[in-house]
Amino acid sequence: MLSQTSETIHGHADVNDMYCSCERALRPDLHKTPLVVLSNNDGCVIAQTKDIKDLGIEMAQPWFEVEERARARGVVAFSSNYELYANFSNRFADTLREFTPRIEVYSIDECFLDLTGIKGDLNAYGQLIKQTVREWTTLPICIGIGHSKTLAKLANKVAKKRPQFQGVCDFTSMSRAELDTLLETVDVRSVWGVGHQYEARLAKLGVLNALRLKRASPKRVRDEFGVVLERTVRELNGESLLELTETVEPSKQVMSSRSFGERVTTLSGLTEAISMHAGIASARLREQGLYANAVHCFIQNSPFDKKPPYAPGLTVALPSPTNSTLKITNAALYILKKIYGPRVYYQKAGVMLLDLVPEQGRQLDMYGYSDDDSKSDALMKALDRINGRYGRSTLRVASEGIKPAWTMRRAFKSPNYTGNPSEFPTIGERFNL
DNA sequence: TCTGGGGTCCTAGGACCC
DNA sequence: TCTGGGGTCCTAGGACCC
Repeated sequence: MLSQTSETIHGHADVNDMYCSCERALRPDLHKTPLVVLSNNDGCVIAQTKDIKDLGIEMAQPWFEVEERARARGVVAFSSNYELYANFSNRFADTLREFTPRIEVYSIDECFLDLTGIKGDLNAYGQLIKQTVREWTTLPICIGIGHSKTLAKLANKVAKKRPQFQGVCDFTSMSRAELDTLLETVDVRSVWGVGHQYEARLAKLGVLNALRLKRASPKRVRDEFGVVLERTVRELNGESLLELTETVEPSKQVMSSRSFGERVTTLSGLTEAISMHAGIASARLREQGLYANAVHCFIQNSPFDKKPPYAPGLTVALPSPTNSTLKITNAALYILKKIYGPRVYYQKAGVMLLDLVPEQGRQLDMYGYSDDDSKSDALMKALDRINGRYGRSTLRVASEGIKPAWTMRRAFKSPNYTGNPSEFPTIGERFNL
């Protein structure tokens, strides 16, 4: 008789208040201070420590609405510092790899782990992982374990919210009755794949908690909501339908866009911004070894400016696939001239690269791979090397300008301790001497 | 004054074909 | 004037995620 192979077991590890925890890692003096991290332009609150929630500050709330209240209560704000967070993210994932060879880096602060076949007490194993990450990286994490990714993620939310689990919640060790009793106390909105639109529609059908969704008829859910939510229902029932994806699929599109620190009305201002975005997007393309067949460029005014919405954009096909900053910038600026209208207070602009192909797959134009291309490749390699070493915009296209007025606000950025040597702290700063 | 920046997947509907 | 059925491909828009 064949022995039954063990059922799939998924783990999900997720850093608590990731951005705040990274800021705290380098500022031990702030370990007890309530923190918030702000979005680009210091616009919205995008991360906060737990104690902030008691002050009535919500995620995604505009900072200007709450700044005064927060400051009065001793809250410290940081502008987002993605270089720092990416660095800690890598350390986090590397630590997890010590415990299982198969992990999926799902986002900057989350990983799925394949725990299938791990012998012994999974709860204890989870605790060990959690403590090791804490010791090696200083980051606090929680771990959820379940028979599907959806269940593992849900278990993690439970572990985060309910102190009795001490940061690790294993659904697979619970009896069905125990699990169902617990799921009945979990909001349906906590389930991965249920956003606020679905939450509202589910509420009308009386589906308010995770247990009700688990018990919904897959067929009916498919008819009313589509195949995605049907899959969620089946995953809640322990079917593992979403596989661990260890390798990162190449991007299908690459975008760079940003709101301005202040409104821009002139073509020359937009030219600088679009040049910058074309440069960033092209560099990301080269990082992934991809080539673009089309460029999309857009500019828009603000939905908050009480003016009619104005958001022109246009896509052009490139004569042959390219990842050259120069060619992509030219295409983007060509579009910009076509779509620009005067007397508009532009708030945001961006460049999107589309129809991406890997190097092997790219079709050459009728002239094939020309001398021009190899010169361009060499130039781009040199540019990436210099910018990789000395910072993103050390070497750039002249149309980007020198120090434009519209650059985003990052008034509270922490120094780039892990990246740029010129921002390393001196011994005195580090220890408050 | 001040309101983020990326992505993915699915579906419906139109254009076009025979 | 009327006018079928089945297929593909593309795009826009809507939902979700972090």
